[in-house]
Amino acid sequence: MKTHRETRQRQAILEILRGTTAHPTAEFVYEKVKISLPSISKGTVYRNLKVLKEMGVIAELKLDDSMSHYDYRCEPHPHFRCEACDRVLDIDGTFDADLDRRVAASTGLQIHCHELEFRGLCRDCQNTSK
Amino acid sequence: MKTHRETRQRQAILEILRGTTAHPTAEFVYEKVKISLPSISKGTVYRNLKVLKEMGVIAELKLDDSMSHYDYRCEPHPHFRCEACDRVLDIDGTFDADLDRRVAASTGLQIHCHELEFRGLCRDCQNTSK
DNA sequence: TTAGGTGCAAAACCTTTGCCATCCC
DNA sequence: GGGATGGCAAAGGTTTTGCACCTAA
Repeated sequence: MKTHRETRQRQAILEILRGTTAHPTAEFVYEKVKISLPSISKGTVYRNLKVLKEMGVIAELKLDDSMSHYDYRCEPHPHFRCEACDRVLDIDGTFDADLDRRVAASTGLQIHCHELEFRGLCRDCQNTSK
Repeated sequence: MKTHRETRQRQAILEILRGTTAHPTAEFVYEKVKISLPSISKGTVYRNLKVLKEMGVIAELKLDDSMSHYDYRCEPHPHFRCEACDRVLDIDGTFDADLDRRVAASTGLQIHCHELEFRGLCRDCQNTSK
């Protein structure tokens, strides 16, 4: 099995993800990391996001736009995406931990996890558009 | 408002989607449509998928792979993606129509819809891997 | 020492778009 | 006729990759 090293780049990327609940894209992470490591490349950001995801430290979210979003939190939880401003928020308190088991039982599928995404308008955009 | 025409191309694309539950990608639709309309172009497929989606006739699914999948069914319903063979299946009978309203009430967000995706191993792949 | 990581740039990949001819209403 | 659509190919945006050089362990 492959070992993993703690490089400055990897630490900085993880630090960004730890420090925000904004579910940033790779581009956003790249821009932020460049502040402390100006010579970092986009390829390194993508490679590290992939490694961290395989390590289970972060999650990759394929939401309803063209880019992947990344999330430090490991516990599965639903997300909300604003259709006006594209912000991604966490939804707490509605995660149904038993759902996978119930659906597996009724379908015969072997279910590992699930992803739940809500779409609509966040509070700011509700106010702006009216 | 823009009107929509019934071209052979659009009809053929819709026919493919109507005739499968496989949640095909644009590439798959293109290959299938080429059988009856050999000169159709990929751009036309993408443009029509977009129009049909805006008309509400089909749905676009952003699942956990790199391509969009398209689905004829209009009623929202959960999906299952096999992590081994990438097949996408419909999950029936577990759609919670009231969920959007409940989450909206507790968060103050204006919620339009939600998407629920399960991941795991389908029956075929459970057998293959054991 | 050495396998894993980095930077750079090119490539790959999926999707969109500009242009002009064509077709539907 | 005239706006919507099609075909083609080029462009666009995101992500991956090849390669030569580093660096953590």
